[in-house]
Amino acid sequence: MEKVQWQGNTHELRKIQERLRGDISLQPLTQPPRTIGGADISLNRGSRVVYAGIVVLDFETLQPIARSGVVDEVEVPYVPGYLSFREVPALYRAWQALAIKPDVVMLDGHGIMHPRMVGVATHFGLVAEVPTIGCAKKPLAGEFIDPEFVPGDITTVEYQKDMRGYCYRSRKNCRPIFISPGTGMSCEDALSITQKCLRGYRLPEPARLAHAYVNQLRTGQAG
DNA sequence: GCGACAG
DNA sequence: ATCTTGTCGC
Repeated sequence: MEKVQWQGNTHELRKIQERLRGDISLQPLTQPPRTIGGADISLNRGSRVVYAGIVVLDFETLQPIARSGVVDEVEVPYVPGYLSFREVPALYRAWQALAIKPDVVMLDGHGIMHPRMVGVATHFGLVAEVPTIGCAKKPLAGEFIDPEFVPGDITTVEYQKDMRGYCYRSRKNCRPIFISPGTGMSCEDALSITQKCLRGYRLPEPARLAHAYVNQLRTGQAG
């Protein structure tokens, strides 16, 4: 981690992304996951203090079995397309503090559904060496047709004729979510795993619980 | 040149 | 991301 570069102008960071792109694997998962982690961060507006956390759930019951959170400081501002350089450092520290490493991790943001295929889920997966899924609430790159307003309807997202993931109507009367693999699995894996993690909310449980956890860390509420 | 643009 | 009440739809 100490040897990894996180700061620089977008030209330098783009070079890093182009190099990381070569390390991505989209080979199907060989074993179904037994545990899945949800990772997210939370910040107070205008502050550089970041609360990063990872919640590990049993994939079968979707009940949390472990979690870790850290307080860190972001070094770079948010720039569309370079989100990982801002979030992964803190997330990786939370990963190191985790007693139980999950088989796969779901992150709030994109995986390969990114101009250079290196969204936050991809970057984290390559650094932590764990298969990841990118679950974003808004599109960043790629072309797609909006899915019908029917729960479960889905369309594919492609970037320059390249399949990068899906636009999925996870719940009725809700905007769709964008699913793509980060690394270590196929698009189909990312989709099926995400579908199994839905429990009546727009966001799948790993992402939902991770968001609640880091938000609780930030506001210091009980729970 | 113009618009778009994860968290 | 975060700041925020009521309100519309199922």
